[in-house]
Amino acid sequence: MQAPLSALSPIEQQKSASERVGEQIRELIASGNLAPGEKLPSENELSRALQVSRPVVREALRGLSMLGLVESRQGGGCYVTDLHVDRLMEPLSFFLRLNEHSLDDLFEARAMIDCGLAKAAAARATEDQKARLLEMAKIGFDLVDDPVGFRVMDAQFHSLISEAAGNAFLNSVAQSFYSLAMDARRRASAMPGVLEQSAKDHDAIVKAIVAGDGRAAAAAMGQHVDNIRLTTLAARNLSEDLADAP
Amino acid sequence: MQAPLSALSPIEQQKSASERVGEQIRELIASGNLAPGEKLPSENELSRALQVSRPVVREALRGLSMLGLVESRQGGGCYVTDLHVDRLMEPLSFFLRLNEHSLDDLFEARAMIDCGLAKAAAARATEDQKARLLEMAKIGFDLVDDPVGFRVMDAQFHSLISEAAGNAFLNSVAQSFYSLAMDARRRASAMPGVLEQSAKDHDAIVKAIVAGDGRAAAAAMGQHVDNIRLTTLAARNLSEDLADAP
DNA sequence: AAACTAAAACTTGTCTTACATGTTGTCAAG
DNA sequence: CTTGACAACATGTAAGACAAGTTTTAGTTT
Repeated sequence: MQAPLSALSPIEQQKSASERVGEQIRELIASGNLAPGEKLPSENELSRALQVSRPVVREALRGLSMLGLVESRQGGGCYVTDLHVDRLMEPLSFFLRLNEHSLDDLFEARAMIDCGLAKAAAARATEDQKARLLEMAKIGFDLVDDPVGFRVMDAQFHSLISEAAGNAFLNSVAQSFYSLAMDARRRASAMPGVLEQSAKDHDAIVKAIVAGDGRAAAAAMGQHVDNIRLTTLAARNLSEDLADAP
Repeated sequence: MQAPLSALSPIEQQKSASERVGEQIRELIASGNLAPGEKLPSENELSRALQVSRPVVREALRGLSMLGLVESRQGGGCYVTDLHVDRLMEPLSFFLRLNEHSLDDLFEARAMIDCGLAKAAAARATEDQKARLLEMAKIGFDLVDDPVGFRVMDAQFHSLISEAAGNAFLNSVAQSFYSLAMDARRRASAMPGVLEQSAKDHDAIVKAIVAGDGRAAAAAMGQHVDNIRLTTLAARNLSEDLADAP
């Protein structure tokens, strides 16, 4: 009779030296012994102190650097980053890009997230942010004949609302979704009337946020996302028809 | 008069070679050109192909390894991991304990996403999914004295609701947030009365979903997330107090 | 012929050395 | 006090060497 292999656990594989070094430094940061902005000892000092070679220390630091925990400047030393959530959030964006999803799902998700963001922004936006939003909404009407310029403004507009909502997690998700939808969006912004509608939508959203009316802001954002969805899908079908019968 | 330094943007600092290499490989993984479980070329081949030295390749691979994207086995080569959520979120969850603010943000985000998921699940859940949800809600009451078993069931419960909602994007986001909160959650599930409350919450959520009542499902889920938030923060503060005055 | 074994080839892990490139601090000249 | 050059230092990159582990191959044995 064969023993049940599922019951066996793999041999405790000892981690490599660079991983152990990385964990030690990470622990120093997590425990607060290394504060944000603080300078780490030089690679030579670390290698002497930990009794490993410099490449080992370098690999560990490079790993922490990719995690967004430290930043190395050539000739200037290695520093702990500000440890803001946004900086550490990159794995989430990567994961969202990983699996392919349908456009319908994307718009449903955006509707949910962006409505929540608008609602939160209405409650928390600072006076400065409100002023910038008003400015952007006004500029939008001047850019209806400039698709490229409008898209740049549009990205800043949504980014500013995310920022005003003050939630790093939702902000990260919203940015990822926005950039995912951008590809499909590019074709739609060339269609007549689309940018005019978006400018009006932006105006309504900003008015609600400035007024501090969360429900109205969420409703206006929901309408906006739905308008975008319709025109984006229409543009996609149009280009597909062109591809089928050129 | 001093010039406004805020108007200046830092010089475009070119990234180091190892970072560029790491990004290239990461793109290969994100785009699917390197599938999960697939073996990467050897370090020597990579260094020749990319025309950089082997240490550069090694540092890049070590960084990706810390991000959970690849795994190196001495003598055996370097392989793309399974890219499961938990693996990719692990480096993030480790730093959630840094500041309480991020935990608050995380729960706010979860409330938003999970409420939307519950609402969608109420509208779209199949009969089979409803039956499994009812089963889980019932089992939950039997597991109130088994924290480990309850957590396993809880993960399946939330995963099933995400699945029933039928939106791949929101599913990804919800899973990420769930695994992020797991670390902090573990301590809370040992507190008396917590699991009983969760079992009751689950029951209410399931009843609403089975009844097809989206509003009630969202409300019940909102209440559930809020309960979790309170107990998690309480458990966190408790362990902090113990650390301060042992 | 099939299966086991041992050697060879290959791959990652670590160390050492060297030099290039950039930053920081010192110090003297203006 | 500011400016500029210089020296000391830190990180970035390259190359070579050996250790330790795995995979493949070839050979031998049954």
